[in-house]
Amino acid sequence: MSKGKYYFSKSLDKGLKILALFNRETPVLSQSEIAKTLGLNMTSAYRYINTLVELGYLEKNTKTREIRPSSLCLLFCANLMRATDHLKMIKEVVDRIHCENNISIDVAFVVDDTIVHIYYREAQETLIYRLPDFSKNCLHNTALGKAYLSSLSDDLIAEKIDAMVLTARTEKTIVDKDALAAELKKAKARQYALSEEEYLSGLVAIGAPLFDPISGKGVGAVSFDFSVLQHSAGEIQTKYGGLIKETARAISELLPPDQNRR
Amino acid sequence: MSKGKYYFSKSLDKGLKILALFNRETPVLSQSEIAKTLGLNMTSAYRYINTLVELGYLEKNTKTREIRPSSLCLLFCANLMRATDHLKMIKEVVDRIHCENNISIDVAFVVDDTIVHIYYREAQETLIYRLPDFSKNCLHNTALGKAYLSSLSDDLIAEKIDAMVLTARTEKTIVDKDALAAELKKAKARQYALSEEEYLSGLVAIGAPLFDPISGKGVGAVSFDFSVLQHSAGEIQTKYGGLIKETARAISELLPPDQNRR
DNA sequence: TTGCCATTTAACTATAATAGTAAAAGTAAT
DNA sequence: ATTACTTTTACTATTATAGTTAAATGGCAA
Repeated sequence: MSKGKYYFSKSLDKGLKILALFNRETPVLSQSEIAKTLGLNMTSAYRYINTLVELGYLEKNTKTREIRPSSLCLLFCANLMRATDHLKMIKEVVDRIHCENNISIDVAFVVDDTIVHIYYREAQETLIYRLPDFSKNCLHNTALGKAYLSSLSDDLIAEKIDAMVLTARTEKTIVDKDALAAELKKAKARQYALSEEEYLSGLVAIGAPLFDPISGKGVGAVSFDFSVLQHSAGEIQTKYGGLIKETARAISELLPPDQNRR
Repeated sequence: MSKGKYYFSKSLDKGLKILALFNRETPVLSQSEIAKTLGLNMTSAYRYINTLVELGYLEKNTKTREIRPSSLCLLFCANLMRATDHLKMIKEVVDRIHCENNISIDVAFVVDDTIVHIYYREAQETLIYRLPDFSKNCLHNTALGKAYLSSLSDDLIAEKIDAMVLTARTEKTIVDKDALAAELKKAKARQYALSEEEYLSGLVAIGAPLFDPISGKGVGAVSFDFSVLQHSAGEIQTKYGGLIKETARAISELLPPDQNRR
């Protein structure tokens, strides 16, 4: 065994990779699709799928042989997600600020450059099925994304911008890398970021980064969202610049300490 | 290798069992706790935990060595849950009926005799009670549970009742097994079940079973919940007996076909 | 029906992965 | 510093898995 990887279970890795293949776009797969995608031979694919089926995480249609996650899998996920339940306290903070100021609030983490929306207050809460949603390629055109980026070191920002493809969601989206860098510099200085109709026409947002309480690393962001009809960007800054920073600080304190590793 | 289990990956099983240990009650565990709970020796525990940490599903606090699910894990779960996304369409049905009739609606699956609440929509002013996300031992005292049971074959009902412990949640809870059997027989005949303050004082509910669209097997239930102050059980039956059956039928059509196995 | 092709299962071993022992390295409390 | 405890590493015997091959199964066309 390659010596660095002595304490790593490849079988577990493969099994989880199979589960991870399922999502909204591909809720159903065949064994051969799975094997091909993951580069497994048919026997191995069969073994892992069979394991997941026997454990009840996947279901296999005996007729069509289609494979899909089962209801038990749903239970497993719901359960596991609740373990990550800083959310309850975050909710309280968000709800309070939402009620006091009547503003739409969005809280998100950033994982692998993907914005994972944890809680947004606007529609009423529901219980289980308020799933976190996620959006890719939105670090450059949302207040959340820019706020998060602004929390990183200058080197890391440069690196990220370099790797990014600045897709234009509206005609106001910043697509020039230098312009984005300048924008982030400003955001860093004033400790909050703005998005003026860069993600969606008519939507103006102000966002501030969330920091891990111990390591101080940026882990996500919180934003207030407004309609252009409500407020201009200037008004938002004077009126909510303080509050967004305050809110970000309050939420950051509630975050579970980051666990160095990875 | 014991010959029946030739196509079963023990490693995957163990890894998943580790993930499944985390929930709202125990969001954090130590390696030794995990090892003890699952009967693993420390090295194996270390190997699987390390694998999950390297893959990013778990995080380990390098100081305290506390282990907990990570944000990536959240993403993984959210993703996987969305593969089971009949829910979006179920929501639409539920929301429509909720709006048209202003009633509280609860949709749940039953997995391993556990009621898993999938979606819950509360009416404007009902008594406020918050259902746990999943509830065990509630098949006998809720409209959801009884509706589900009533969808099973008589033999299976008898078997389930036999195995159940009829815990009394209120003084109206049915604790006699014969009485429950009779109740379910009635529910089966009229195609919906009632719970009159058997789960919570002041709560009356009417529920109908959800059936797999292909196999016709019962998989869960939907219920309308009312306060005793709003309606008597009799009123509910005449007023909503038709609608609950209708609703159950509409939702059943949206369910993903069951996959024979298991 | 028959044969054909694609896909899934099963049998079978060499080889790579894991279990389990033992010992070392950390931690925390005293 | 000592003790008690937990976690990590080193080291093989054991065993689980990969991958080959072959058999079964299902779908489909002739």
